[in-house]
Amino acid sequence: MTAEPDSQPHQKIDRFEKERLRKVDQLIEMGIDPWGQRFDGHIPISRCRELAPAESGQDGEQVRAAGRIMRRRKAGKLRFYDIQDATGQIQLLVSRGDVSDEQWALLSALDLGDLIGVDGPLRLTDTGEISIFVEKITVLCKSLAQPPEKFHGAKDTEMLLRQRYIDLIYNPGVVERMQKRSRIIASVRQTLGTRDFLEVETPVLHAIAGGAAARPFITHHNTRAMPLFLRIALELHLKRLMVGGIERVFELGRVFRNEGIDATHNPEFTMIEIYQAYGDYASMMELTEAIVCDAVKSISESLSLQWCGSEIDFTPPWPRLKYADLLQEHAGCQLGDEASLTAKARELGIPTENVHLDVLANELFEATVEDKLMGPAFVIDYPASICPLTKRKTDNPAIAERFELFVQGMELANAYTELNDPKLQEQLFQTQLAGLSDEDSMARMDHDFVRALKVGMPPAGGLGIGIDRLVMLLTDTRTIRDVIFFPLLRPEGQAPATADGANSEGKPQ
RNA sequence: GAAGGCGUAGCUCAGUCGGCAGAGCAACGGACUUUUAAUCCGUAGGUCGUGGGUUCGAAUCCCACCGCCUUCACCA
Repeated sequence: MTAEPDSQPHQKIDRFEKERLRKVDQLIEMGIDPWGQRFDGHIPISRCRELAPAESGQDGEQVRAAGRIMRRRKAGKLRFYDIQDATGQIQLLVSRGDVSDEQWALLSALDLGDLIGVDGPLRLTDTGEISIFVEKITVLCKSLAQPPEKFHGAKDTEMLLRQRYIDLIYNPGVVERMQKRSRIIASVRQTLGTRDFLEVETPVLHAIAGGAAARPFITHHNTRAMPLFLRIALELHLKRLMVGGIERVFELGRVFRNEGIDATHNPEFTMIEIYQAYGDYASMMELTEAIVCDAVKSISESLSLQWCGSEIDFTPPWPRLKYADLLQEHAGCQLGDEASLTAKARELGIPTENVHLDVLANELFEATVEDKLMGPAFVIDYPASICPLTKRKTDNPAIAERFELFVQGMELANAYTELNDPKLQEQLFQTQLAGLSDEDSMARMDHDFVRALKVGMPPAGGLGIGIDRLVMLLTDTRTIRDVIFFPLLRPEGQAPATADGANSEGKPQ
């Protein structure tokens, strides 16, 4: 092969990184560690602001703070820096007269994005800005990356998702949203804790991916030479624990569904499932109201919240709307009435050949009703045939004691009076409804689960809540990827991933 | 999986009919002791997502591919 001088893709030289590396060397020459060391005794910037004096001219407390340089301004032998930590921002004022020659020289090696620590008294500037009048600067970490534009910030969606740390640093509200997520989850745990529910952890790797209708991710255990599935639900293990005498139990964890990605779906998401022995779906409605209202109160004064321009009033009790009534109202069909169901389905272009009437009804329900449920509202009493894990109504075996909670057209929770009849469960696992593929069906035979039911599971209510969606609704967030730090993205760049998972992404050798 | 939109300097964005690649911020050099999107003078910075094609000439037109977004399908 002829060697062509330009055939090698030459490494792109980032002139900003080059410049900053020059400053790293400059710091090393000054005897300063560019990457910093333990830094004790600093206080949060929000606290600094509280400690500031009321008027300019007054001397405030001597403080030590640490943060990232967000902006800077020069005015001759005065330098202003705005630094940011997890609690806020504060201005630094460095005056040539207040610092040593070495410290003044150090300023020339500082850049936007660097992490520094400072010591000095709190004072107000002439314009009244709370400032730390710096006496000493400690370099805590040099940044080699050029930050986004100081006024417009970072806006490119792809960059914000791939480099969420940029989003976190430079876009106000991102950290706050995730802090609310944390408070919401803590609130859910507390609501359940005060009601004596036991939090447990069950396997993520399942031999049978049951408990919901979804395509699973498939993986493989090498030494056991067995296929495994990532869990699509928490249900069947938690019910086994109820058989074992744990009467109030819940698990909050990640589940995985190999489906499409959009504003309300990410392949891995966080779900909570809760089971209460000797309850039913009605008791789960009350529990749902308590969990959600407590969560709202954990982040808001009011039970009424704004969401994407709409107002959601969470004040309980929420309406209980019957599935059949809603279908009648919005689709003009009656459950089990072939004529009206197929007529409406044809009108909407939904295939009717070889489809169980209840499956058809449910497709009509999803097409005509769900978007209109602004809620919060419980849809109750589903057709039993599409609920293979649910107890039937005593007076009407065609109806299952199931509810789904809808808010803003989004399904937020799903709950049953749990089926505990092992023979009926076994039978339902074997029944595939016409029009549903194996993948689409919740009915997936799990002999071990049936064996557990034979030991005796108490009558119970069970409830599942989509945590990410709950956080979306409570934080005025339109897409699920903004309540998840690192949503799934395709790999970056042209180089395809190799079999051992290595890629061209400048990994350390 | 389908359709539509987007991809230009580190960032935010212009770029007209196909005719020399632009601005602001950031960077670099300089002035300035109360600034806060500081100001002023100067300098440098580009694989126009990638690869083809049409053309005398392509950021611009055509084709394919990659990535992100939106809507739809699947799903919670």
